[in-house]
This record gives sequence, structure tokens and C-alpha cells, in this order.
Amino acid sequence: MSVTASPDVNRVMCPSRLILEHVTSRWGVLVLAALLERSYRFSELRREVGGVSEKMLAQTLRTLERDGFVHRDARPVIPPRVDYTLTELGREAAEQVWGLARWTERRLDAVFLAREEYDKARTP
Amino acid sequence: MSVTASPDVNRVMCPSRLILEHVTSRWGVLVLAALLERSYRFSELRREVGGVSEKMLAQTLRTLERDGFVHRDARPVIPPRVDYTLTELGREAAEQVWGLARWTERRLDAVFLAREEYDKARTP
DNA sequence: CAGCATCCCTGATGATACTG
DNA sequence: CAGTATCATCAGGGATGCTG
Repeated sequence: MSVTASPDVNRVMCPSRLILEHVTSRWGVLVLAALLERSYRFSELRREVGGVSEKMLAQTLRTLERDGFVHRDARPVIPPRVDYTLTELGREAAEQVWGLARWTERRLDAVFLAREEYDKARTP
Repeated sequence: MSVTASPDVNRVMCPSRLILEHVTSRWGVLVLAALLERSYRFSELRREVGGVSEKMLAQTLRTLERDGFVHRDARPVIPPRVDYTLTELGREAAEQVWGLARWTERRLDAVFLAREEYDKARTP
């Protein structure tokens, strides 16, 4: 951060906290990551993400769509076909969280090591 | 999933998901952001973050300490004095989430605009 | 197929009181 | 000061059933 003045953490975070929670939510992260690769239909995405209920996937997609991250393309055919795609804004968001995810992945070992030491230190 | 070729989202995300949730949690983000600037004592940090209960701050700090992000320096004095500082690993984590937070902040307008349109479109 | 509505339950969070 | 312990609350998330 700008190490200089007092960035008043809360002032910066409060307005964007809800959005942050949307993109970093359990399913939000996975949906954005999946869509970063390509567009998906609803059921396809559900299989791709794995473990998500219909309700949560629908809710997540609605939230992301409302925030302008995801474009919903519903075609008037029988049976219904709905494709979900990242918008440009969504692609930026997805790249950010994907970056964070990859950093976490890279440093996994360090975290596990730290945990081991932490636990060992207080279980004599 | 894993049916697909490329970035197998779940394989990458699953192990690190818990860590991701720690650093992107409501208070985790704010604590990391605050500590990015300088070290803090417990009560200081509580005031700086604002709105966090003692319980949640303690819990958040313990989690971050266990993951190796935060160093806890408890001095044996009366009254007690405990300083919290980012480790190198923690600084990396903090910079990642702070980057994400700033991106969110930068694109706030775009998100609000998208929401307005979304809401307007279905409240005729 | 792509959802929405409903019920239900657990775990996360907050308020309060107490301790070393 | 720096927490821990306890209790109450409440929203997130899953399971199920129904519709266009």
C-alpha cells in the first residue's frame, strides 16, 4: 500500500467490501476462475465447479451478473439454453482473484510449515 | 470435475481455499491491510480496524499467526503489551489482498453503474 | 434445461462478563 | 492491557419439490 500517510483502512475498504466479498466468496472465486477459461452453460458450470448446489450457483451468478462481472445470455429455445460469459470488468476481477489464488497455491508449503510449527509449539 | 484439460479450477483451489478464506475474510483483509502500514498493539489494532469485536480480532489474529502471516510479540510486562507484525509471508499476502482491494476500489463506479442498469432493467 | 420457492440447520459473528 | 468464556443471534448454505 502507499506506505505514506494513514490510508485509513476502513475508508478504503468499506465501500468495496461487499464487492470484495462477492468475488472472493466460496463459489464466486470458483465461478470466476472457471469462466476465465471459457463460457459455460449453467449445468456445465455446475459440473465444472463441482460441489455447488443449484441454488448457490444461481445466486452466485445473479450476484456476479448484477455487479457487472458476468454476462448472461439466455436463448429463447426449447430446451432453454443460457450461456454465462465474463464481461471485461469480470475478466479483470477474475484475473485479480486468480492471481491471489495462485499466490496462495505457490506459498502453500510455507503456510503448512508455519502451521506445523505453531501447533507443535503449543502441544507439548 | 477434472474432466477438462486446462487449469482444473478445483484442483488448484481446493487445497488453498481455506487459506484464501483466511486472508479474504471480513476481518482478515482489514487486519492485513492495517499491518501493512506498521505494527500494532492489540487495542490499537482494534481501534484502527474499527467495528471488530475483541473476540473476532483475537480469532482473526490467531488464525493469521498460525498460517505464518502474522508475528505475535508478547512482552512479559505489566500491563501486558503484545505487538503484532507481518511476517515476510504475511507481507506478500497483504500486498496481494491489498492489490485486489485497490482494484475493487478503482472499479467501484463501474460496478455501481452495472447494478443500476441491472436493477432498472427488472423494475419497470 | 434452467432455474425459483421453501424449509431447515449449522457455523460464523456479536454482546457481555470475567481473568491473568 | 490483552485476552478467554459464555450465551444469543442470524445469515449462509444444503436438500427438496415445483415450473416455464
